[in-house]
Amino acid sequence: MDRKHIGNLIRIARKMTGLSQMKLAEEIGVSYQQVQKYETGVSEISISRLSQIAQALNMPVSGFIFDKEKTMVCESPGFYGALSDDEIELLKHFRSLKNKKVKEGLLTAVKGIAGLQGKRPKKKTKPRSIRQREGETRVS
Amino acid sequence: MDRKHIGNLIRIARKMTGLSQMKLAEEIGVSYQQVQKYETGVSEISISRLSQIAQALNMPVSGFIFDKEKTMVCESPGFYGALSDDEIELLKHFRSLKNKKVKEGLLTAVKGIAGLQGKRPKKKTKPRSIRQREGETRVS
DNA sequence: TATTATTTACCACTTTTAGTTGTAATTGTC
DNA sequence: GACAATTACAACTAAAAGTGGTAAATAATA
Repeated sequence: MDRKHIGNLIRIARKMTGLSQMKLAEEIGVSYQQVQKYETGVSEISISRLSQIAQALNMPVSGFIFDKEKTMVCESPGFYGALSDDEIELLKHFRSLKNKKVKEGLLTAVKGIAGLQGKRPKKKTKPRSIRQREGETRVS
Repeated sequence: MDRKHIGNLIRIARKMTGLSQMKLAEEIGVSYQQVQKYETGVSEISISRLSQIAQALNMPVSGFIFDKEKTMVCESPGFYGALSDDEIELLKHFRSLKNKKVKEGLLTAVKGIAGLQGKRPKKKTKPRSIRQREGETRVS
């Protein structure tokens, strides 16, 4: 994810909409020379700036972002950005609990249940601290 | 698209994966104080940095980006922004559950517990399906 | 409970870089 | 050719990234 590439995308998008560096610049509130640096990859672009640019060019921010192997954007259970319905429900009801002790207890209960899996019932193993989630689509 | 919000997302994601500020910091090659600034919204985060962070946390970059009003999946804006440590923990362990049936059962259990409160123990009432929570900030 | 170690928060300071201005080179159009 | 845009690339300034030190919480252990 390098600056040069993003800069290129910006430049292309800008030309597509028929804006000059100058026009875009004053829309996002910087000098046009600065826009130049964005496009050529000299300056690093912050998220908020990119957001402004995307808005000025009528494009989604995600249009400039690319995860490696962009296939997993929709799936990804191991990513909180998209909470599943189950998880939302869980959270919702957990939140409704007014008694702090109950919440606390419930949490440890869930922890306990979660800690159960992967443990072989036969052999007595040392408690594994935190398990790495397995069977998950790795992002990197 | 403000820094504070993105910072929150990062913090939550970090805790979900069980990393300390320090660990994350050395993974992306900055001081942990700097990570702090990212999370609290003091420092602006560049795209490349966000990319590094996302990678370190095994998440797609797009998980931290949100186009306006297209606030991914979950309806309520600022939903994750306000996840407490407890809730993060809860979610984390709930996610670790591989068995679908178990998750399902656990969810109904939590629902049941949540449904308990507000019920008068004295009178034997007909099972009220789902109770409406009172005086609570609605989630959905 | 006291104690120690870990994690996190806040402080003043340094260094990097975003962002500016100025000027020159390009690319039109008349 | 001249004139007006758009773009490029310098040198400089202002601002924010990034660092280190220290204190305050927050586990973890005896």
